[in-house]
Amino acid sequence: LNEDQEPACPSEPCPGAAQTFDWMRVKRNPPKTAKVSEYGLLGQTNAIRTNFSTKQLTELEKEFHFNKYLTRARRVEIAATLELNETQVKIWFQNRRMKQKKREKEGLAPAAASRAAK
Amino acid sequence: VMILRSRFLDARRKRRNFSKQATEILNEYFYSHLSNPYPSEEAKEELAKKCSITVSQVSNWFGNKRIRYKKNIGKFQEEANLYAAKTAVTAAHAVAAAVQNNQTNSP
DNA sequence: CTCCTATGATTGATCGGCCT
DNA sequence: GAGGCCGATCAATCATAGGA
Repeated sequence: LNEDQEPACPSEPCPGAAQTFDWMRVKRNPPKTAKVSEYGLLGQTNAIRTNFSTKQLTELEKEFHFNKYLTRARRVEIAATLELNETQVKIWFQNRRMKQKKREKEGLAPAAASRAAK
Repeated sequence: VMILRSRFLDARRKRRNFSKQATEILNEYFYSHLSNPYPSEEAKEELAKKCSITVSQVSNWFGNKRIRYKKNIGKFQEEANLYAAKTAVTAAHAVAAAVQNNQTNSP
């Protein structure tokens, strides 16, 4: 096979010539979920991950136990109470559901695995 | 900021490195699919079985590997060449199969 | 033992696809 | 046509394991 690459490999098989594939160029857009309207610090577009406080996480966790899914009204309420935007609350629940799902899955696999191993 | 970094002793994060053999298998797959190192769910399950780890751990491994690889490609060059040579045959077969399949299907 | 790098896991947030 | 959810992934970070 012939592939046009730049590496100047005089006379060597040189199988894995490093090449930059598309997946290596992938760049995610910076988080838009931010509260810009605070002080006069605009321009400082929050391009960072929000760190939820223990209190916020506790409340979210408590709410999740009550309801796995949020209604618009509840979301607004929680967002206001915890000083987060609705998007952050929404995303938190989404991630939380996935996390739960993952845990349930991992919690059952071992059982099946042990039976199969036996 | 004494900040609430209090992830109070996450007992969960009692990490343990994978066996040398498991890492070997994962790396072989990674470098033999360097053009698209995204194993399917089935492939992950197979790798998980071979490595004696969970599918999630396989996902974590690939996630970390991809990010860290592209962050500093040069740092992995040596490793890349090592595994590339080792899996050259497999890669060739894949390409051959792809080419053949491509020729077979040409309406 | 100390220091530093490698590495597995966690998680807020993004991307693409699908559905209502 | 906007908005929510899912599944996968990203990207930054945490905390530990392992080597010099």
